[in-house]
Amino acid sequence: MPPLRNSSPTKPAARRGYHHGNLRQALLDAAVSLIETKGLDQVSVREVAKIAGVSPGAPFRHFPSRTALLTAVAEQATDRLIVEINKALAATEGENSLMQYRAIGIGFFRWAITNPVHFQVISTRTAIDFEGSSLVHRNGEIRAAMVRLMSDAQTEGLLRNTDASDAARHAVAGRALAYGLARMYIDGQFPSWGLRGADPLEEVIGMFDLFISSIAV
Amino acid sequence: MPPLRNSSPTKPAARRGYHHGNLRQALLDAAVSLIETKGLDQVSVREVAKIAGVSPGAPFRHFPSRTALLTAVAEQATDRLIVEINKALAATEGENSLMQYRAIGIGFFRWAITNPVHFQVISTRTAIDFEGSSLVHRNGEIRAAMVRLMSDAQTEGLLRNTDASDAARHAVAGRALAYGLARMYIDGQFPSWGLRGADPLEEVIGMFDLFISSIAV
DNA sequence: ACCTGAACACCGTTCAAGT
DNA sequence: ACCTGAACACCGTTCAAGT
Repeated sequence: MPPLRNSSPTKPAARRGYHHGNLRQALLDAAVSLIETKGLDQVSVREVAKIAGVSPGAPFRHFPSRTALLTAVAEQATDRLIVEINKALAATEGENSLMQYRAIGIGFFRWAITNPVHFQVISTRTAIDFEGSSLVHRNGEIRAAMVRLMSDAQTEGLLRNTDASDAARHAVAGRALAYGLARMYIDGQFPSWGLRGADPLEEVIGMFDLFISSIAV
Repeated sequence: MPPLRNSSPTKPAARRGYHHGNLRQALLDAAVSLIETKGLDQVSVREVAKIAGVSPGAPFRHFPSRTALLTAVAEQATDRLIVEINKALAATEGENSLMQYRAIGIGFFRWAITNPVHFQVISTRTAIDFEGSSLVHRNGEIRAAMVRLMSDAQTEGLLRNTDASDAARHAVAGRALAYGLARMYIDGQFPSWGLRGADPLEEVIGMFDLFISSIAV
């Protein structure tokens, strides 16, 4: 698997004009920390501006709307997700397609658990402009990789099922499982389901492996 | 499986005092239709009041806060979910534990697909007061039923795995899968994953059955 | 008992004016 | 080129006053 491409290389920070150096990034950081402390719904552009030390209207020089600001946070979140996925994929050099599919799941879990705020921003689609951003394309590449790897796994005879349509369904099921597990963990539901392990990452990987081994030959 | 208990039986509508009859319910209905048309984030108490034909302050006679109003919508959503689950469970009279676990999944899917707005309200936990409502208890009963049924399935020798801790993990995995599939369907992601079947309910049940049959003996 | 309508402290967003 | 600060049309919530 060649690594998934990430967004354009970091542009050089705009010099001067704003006394802190780079207002755009300062606003993104302020937004993330506000989401952490007060939750996504409570994020106001005005408070983000205040944290960054600028007037209420200043953010609109950099983002056309509150939605655009949150969408930019989601873009940043996707950057990090793709980094984690590529890291996990790189660790499966020479392994078979099913193990590479598994690696994408692992990367996703590692990202979600270490960046709960970013996970929340991406998964709350009503707060961002998903369709109108690069998210639809980059998310599509992750999906395409998952579908292709599962299809390859079928061709390579790694799956118990032999019906061609099952590969597509397994690819979706794995994604739904990963998403659901991450969401349940972030929402703090694990303890009530009897999952009290010290390491949630090990816990979700264990369950994902149950899925992988149950479809494998 | 005895049917899950639902909330208190419908109270008789308060007579008079408000010219439409029952403001509380009128507000809930207005909230649901607003969520449908403008999305959860765009719901304002003021506009809900306007739709119901009352002044901006009137809703606060019935709900202490915007969150409480949305939480009441979530309670109503849970009522419907439990109805669907009980319907599905009733149809599995005499079948084994694993089939009853499956029935809960079917009920959940039928509910989510026919009530996408209610699904969204319940699953967006930041918009409601989950912990401070009856939701935590009633949701807990659904969870307990799933855990017990999967554990019974293990005891009855219906599962391939024999490790006792696997039953708990299968119970969670099924829930995460069901949640993830419903969410992906509601978000309109099915077509891009190649799932273009006319009946989404059949589609998700098919994938849930893949899960059930992969853990069954 | 229930609703009105003014009031308060917030919002998102715009835009002329400043530097 | 970028930021300020006033302005506008909104919010959620409170509360005295009406019926």
